Amino acid sequence: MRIATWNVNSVGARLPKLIDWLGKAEPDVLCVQELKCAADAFPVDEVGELGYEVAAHGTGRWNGVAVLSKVGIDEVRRGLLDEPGFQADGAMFETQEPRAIGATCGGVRMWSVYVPNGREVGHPHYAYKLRWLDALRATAIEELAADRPFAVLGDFNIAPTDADVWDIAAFEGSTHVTEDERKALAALAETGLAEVYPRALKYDVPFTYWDYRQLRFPNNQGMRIDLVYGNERFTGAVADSYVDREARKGKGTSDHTPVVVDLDL
DNA sequence: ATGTCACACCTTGTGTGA
Repeated sequence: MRIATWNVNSVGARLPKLIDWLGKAEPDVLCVQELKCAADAFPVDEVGELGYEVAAHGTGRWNGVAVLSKVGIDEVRRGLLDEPGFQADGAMFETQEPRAIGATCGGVRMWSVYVPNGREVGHPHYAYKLRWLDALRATAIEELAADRPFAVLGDFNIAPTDADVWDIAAFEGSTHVTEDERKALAALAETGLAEVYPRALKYDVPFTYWDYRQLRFPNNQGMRIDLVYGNERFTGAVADSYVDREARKGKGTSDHTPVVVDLDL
């Protein structure tokens, strides 16, 4: 069974690339992030022609997550347990954002997640990021009560170690590399999850994201922020895992590239 | 060079977010 995760940065803009990649990589399940479309606007017919069913959680312009599966989609859950919302500048209330969807596909329980970016250390969005990760942890604890393969896959917007960014000096004072963010990742793992570390198809570090600007991809100045955490039933079944950097090449790509996990179940 | 994308709209530029 092949499972993958990919932040597509707009499913509308990325549809040709998405269809192309699904045809080439042939994952059984794809966890998608940054749909940037409403759930009912997801191109279900186009991916349906390739044999995929869709469970989507999206509201429009921002965020949005989905699970695409050729092996069934059951027990769909939209949103985390006690998920916090974000209170935008000038807004009276917090608004929940579509950043997490859970589903069971082919006997594997999984969540597709898009962790808040944080914007800047000290920004309200950064506090929101940490609170959101708490809710993810609580959801994982709940899910781990069932004895079955379980994984959280997605764009975590955190580099687990200094080696997971192209130049740690360039990230001084930035989000994605702070102790608090890494502690939140560690707390998630302590619930009973371990990271599946993918192979790089080129270079040393399997980066999953390269900024569109400043020739970051040609210079391989990337970050490893798209991660897979699984319980023992999941990680024990991993036969292979790699980052498909080919999908980042050329024009009209996402700034992220897919992470693929092959399981022997 | 805050150098690129993508989206929405009070839309053919501008603001917002990443």
